Amino acid sequence: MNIVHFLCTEIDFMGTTERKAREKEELRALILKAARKLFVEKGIGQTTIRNIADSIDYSIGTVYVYFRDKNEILHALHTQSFVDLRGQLKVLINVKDPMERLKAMGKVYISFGLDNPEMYDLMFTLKAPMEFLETIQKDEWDEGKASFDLLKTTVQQCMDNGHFKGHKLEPLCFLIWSCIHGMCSLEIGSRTKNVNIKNPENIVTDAYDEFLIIISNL
Amino acid sequence: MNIVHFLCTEIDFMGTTERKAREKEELRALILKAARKLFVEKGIGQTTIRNIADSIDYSIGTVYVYFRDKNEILHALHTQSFVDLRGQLKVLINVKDPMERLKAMGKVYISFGLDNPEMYDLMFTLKAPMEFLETIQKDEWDEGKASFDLLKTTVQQCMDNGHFKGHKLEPLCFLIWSCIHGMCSLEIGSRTKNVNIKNPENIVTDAYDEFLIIISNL
DNA sequence: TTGAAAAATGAACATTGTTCATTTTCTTTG
DNA sequence: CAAAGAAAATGAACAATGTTCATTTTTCAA
Repeated sequence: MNIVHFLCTEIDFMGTTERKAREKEELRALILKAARKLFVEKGIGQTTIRNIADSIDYSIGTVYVYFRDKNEILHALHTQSFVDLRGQLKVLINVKDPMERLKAMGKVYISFGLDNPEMYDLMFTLKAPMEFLETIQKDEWDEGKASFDLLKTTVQQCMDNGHFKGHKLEPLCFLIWSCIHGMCSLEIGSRTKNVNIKNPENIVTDAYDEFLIIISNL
Repeated sequence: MNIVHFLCTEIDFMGTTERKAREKEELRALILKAARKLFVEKGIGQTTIRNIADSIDYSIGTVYVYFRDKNEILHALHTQSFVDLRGQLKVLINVKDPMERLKAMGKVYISFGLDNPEMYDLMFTLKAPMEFLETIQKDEWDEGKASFDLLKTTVQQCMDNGHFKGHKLEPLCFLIWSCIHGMCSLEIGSRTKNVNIKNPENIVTDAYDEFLIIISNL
């Protein structure tokens, strides 16, 4: 093999390598998209690898070429969802007043949760995708922490404006997050269980109004 | 069969029937106890019917004589756990001041959740035991509602004492419950995922302190 | 065109929930 | 006490699902 051959080979090789890598990434994304669709449609627990493979006309084995196991699929969608949530929250940097921004963040968060209950469960209540985590990345939670940091920054700015006197930043943020998450969690739970405490439609809305009154006066 | 025979038979029949019923109840309770033990030890998802049967030296089939399916076991433990929670909360009627009682209820609730994370998940985050509910009782959530009523009564008494002015009872109660539940849920979630936001040990305690400050001033 | 590397495949296995025909144990009765 | 009938217990067998891996198909540089 002379130098010309080497160069040509190298160029071709790089070209196809790139394309192959792109195609792999595309199929991976296709699998994730199909999985997400089925998860939303029929629930995570009721969706099988065979379902996912069938829905994109690939074989079971192919799914396992691109994902080590079902948990890795859940894991990837978990990360995606956090990126999505953070994306929706980041838009609110346009709201200058931090207290108004905080209120808006809560509303966006709740809408996100109640509009995508299956994904919300995947993010917060499902245990599976995180067990045996020692294997790979620990950084999928970095996205969650980034969202939490968005909250912290906003609350800090509220404090700078004289709000939340006598409160500590980190615990207060955890409390606020717990409030909002708790509402989503209980509402999603009672929806899937068809057991609503009362006012099925508006209980979260009404409770969030109470929340707004309370933090406005802090 | 004459009248004496009938009476004797009837008496014997009732005697053994009672004993049989008691034995059935005992075995049912034994299965539940074994299931709960295994659930706590190795997690609900990792516990199989075979595990449960083995642990009490009965066969798989026997478990299915006493429980229609795994969901019915989860369902029974779900109800038991709510009875347990309500029992712990009911003790607090001794606390006369409703605001103090409310604070104590939160503490008891959090301890209950963090001390029995697996059972807490079963009560609030697990979907399985409640799906296809149309089959049997809808009343297992009555226990949950009873606990919620305990909260409502206490908050109402706080209102009678001049607290929570400008707030509506039901939404406020839902908000309070969401706060406490949210803390438990997030804490349990981050524990099982070995991913803690910060101050792993005390974040809930610190956040609950913030909660106390806030509601004390309402 | 060809041969090797990459990708895709699906048969096969392991686990688990579940069923049910059979076996075992218990109870009543003659 | 013996036998029949009822109740309880059993575990082999089935179905569904996650997973593996030897084989087949496709791709692509030479």
